[in-house]
Amino acid sequence: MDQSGRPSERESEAALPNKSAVPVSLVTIKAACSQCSLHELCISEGLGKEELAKLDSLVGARRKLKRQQNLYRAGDPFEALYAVRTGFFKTDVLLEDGRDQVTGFQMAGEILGMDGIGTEAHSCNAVALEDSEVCVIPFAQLEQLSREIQALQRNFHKVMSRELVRDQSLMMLLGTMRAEERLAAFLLNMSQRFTARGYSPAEFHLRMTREEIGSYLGLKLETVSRAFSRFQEEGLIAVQQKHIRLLDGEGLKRLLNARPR
Amino acid sequence: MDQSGRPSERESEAALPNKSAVPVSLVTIKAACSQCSLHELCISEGLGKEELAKLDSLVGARRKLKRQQNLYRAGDPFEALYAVRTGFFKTDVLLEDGRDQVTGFQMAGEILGMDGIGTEAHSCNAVALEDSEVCVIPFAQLEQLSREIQALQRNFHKVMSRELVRDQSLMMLLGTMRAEERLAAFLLNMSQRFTARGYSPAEFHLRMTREEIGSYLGLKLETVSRAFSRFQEEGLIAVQQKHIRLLDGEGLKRLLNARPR
DNA sequence: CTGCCGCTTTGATCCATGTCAATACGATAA
DNA sequence: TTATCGTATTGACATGGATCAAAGCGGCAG
Repeated sequence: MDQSGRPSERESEAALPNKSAVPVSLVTIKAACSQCSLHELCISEGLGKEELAKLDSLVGARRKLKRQQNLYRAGDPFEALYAVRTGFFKTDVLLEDGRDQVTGFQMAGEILGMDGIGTEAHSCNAVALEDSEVCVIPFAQLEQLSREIQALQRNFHKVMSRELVRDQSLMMLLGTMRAEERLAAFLLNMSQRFTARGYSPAEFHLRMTREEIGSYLGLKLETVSRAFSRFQEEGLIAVQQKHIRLLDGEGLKRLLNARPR
Repeated sequence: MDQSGRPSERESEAALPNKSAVPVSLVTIKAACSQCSLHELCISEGLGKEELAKLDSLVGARRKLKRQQNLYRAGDPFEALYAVRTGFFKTDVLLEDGRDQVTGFQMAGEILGMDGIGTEAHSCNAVALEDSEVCVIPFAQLEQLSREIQALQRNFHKVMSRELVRDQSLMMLLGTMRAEERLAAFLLNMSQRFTARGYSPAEFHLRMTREEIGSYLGLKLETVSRAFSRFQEEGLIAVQQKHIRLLDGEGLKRLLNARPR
C-alpha cells in the first residue's frame, strides 16, 4: 500500500478541506493550564498558582484536529509549540526520493513542534492519528515568559532535553536491535506511557497501522506483523488487530536484555 | 575485537590516571567568548559586545582532555554544558547487555552535555578522540544569563532544536538507508562540517575507527570497510587509512538520492 | 631494526529481514 | 445482504549485511 510515497495518506489529506493557513478547526476556546489534568506531564509542571495564571494568558487557543489532519507540515513557518491535550499524533519526515519515516508518536501531555525552533521552520510533519486537541503555545511568548519564570524556563529545557534522550534510545534501537527486540521495546514503551496517563498498563489500543509501527522501528510491515504473531504464539501478548494485551511483561523485558547472538 | 563490550576501550580508559571527579587536566585558563574564533558556530553567535563580556564571566574554565579521556560518563551528575574549542569527541550509550552505540561525533564549536538537563544526570559518555579542549559552561549560570539576554536564550534554544533535527536525520539514516547510502551521508556530513570550519571540503582526516563509524551508522566495521573500498573502486573517494579525499562529491550525493530498489 | 598490537581489508558463508504474492479480516457503504 | 477498501496475516523466496576467519598494514616500544 505504500511503496510509492504513501498515496493513501495523500488522498485522505486531499479529501480534507483544510489546506489553508487558517484551519477550519481552529477554535477559540482558551486553554487553561491551571485547570488542566495533564499538569505533571506538561511544561506547567510544578508551577505556582500565580505563575500558572501567567501561563494561562500565554497559551493561546486550543485547536482541534480530525483524524489524518496535519497539525503542521515540514517547511511551515515555526510560530508555536503544541501540547497534546487529547488524542494521538505521529511525526514523520519525508525524503525527496519518496522514502519516509515516522520519527515519533505523541500522546496527551507531550509537546510537539520543537524541531522548528532552530530554523524557524518545521522539519517534519505532525499528523493526528485520531481526532485530537492541542494547546497552542506561541513560542515568542513562551520565551518571554520563561525569562520571567525560572521554573517555566527549567521545565521547557527539561522537556527538550528529554526529547534528546528519547531520540538517543531510538537510535540505539534502530542501530543495534533485532526486529523482535524493537517491537518488545516499542510495546513496553507504549505500556509505560499509557500507564503514566492512568490507563491500563497491560491493555491498550494502538492508534497506528503496522506500517507506521514498522516505519518508526525501521522495519517492514510484514516483519512487524510476524513479530506480533510470534509474541502471541509464545504467550507474551494477545493481539487482535490494534488491540493489544500484554500477558507477560517480564518476558518482553527479558527479550530486550538478551544479548543478541 | 568488540563483541564483549569494548574491552579495548575499557583498557585504554583504565590506563589513564583520570578516574577521579577532578580531572588532572582541569586547567584554570579562563575561556573568553569575546576572543573566540568559533563565534558564529557557538552559542555566542550574534551577541553584542557588552553581552559577550557577560558571557565571558559565565564561561568558567577551559578543560583539556587527552585522547581517549572521558569528558563525562553516563550517570555523572549534570552541572555544565561544554563547548568544544579544539579537538574531536564522540558520545556513546552503553546498554546493560554490553551493546553500545556511538550517538554522535562533535567538533569545534559544537555543544556537549545537553542530554543531562532533563534528568540532572548525563545519559551518555563523551570521549575525546584526540587531545581536545572544551569551554565549561555552568548550566545554572547559563540559564540565569539567558533570562537576561534574549539573544543568548534564543541561541541556546536553537542549538538544542538543531540537535533534535540532527537526531531526526540520523533516525532516517538508520531506519531507511542501505549501507552505502549511510556511509555516503556520513562522508558528506563530515565534509560539510569541516568546510564550515574553514578546512578543505574534499580532504580530511577521520579521527574515529571503522568500528566507531560502523557503530554510529548501525553497521559492522567490515561493512564500513567494504563500502569504503567500493567507493574507491568507483572513483568516488580516495581512502588511505583514516585520510579521506572526496573525488566526486556529486557522485556521493547521487548515491543518496537514488531510490532503493 | 624487529616484533607486537591495534586497526583495516578481504574472502567465504549464513541468516534475518526484505520482497513479492496470495489470502483473510473488519469496517463501511450500497 | 454483498461489494469494496484499507489493513493484516502468512508463505515462499531473494538478498544485504552479519559473522567467522585469515592476512595485510602501520605505528610504536624495546
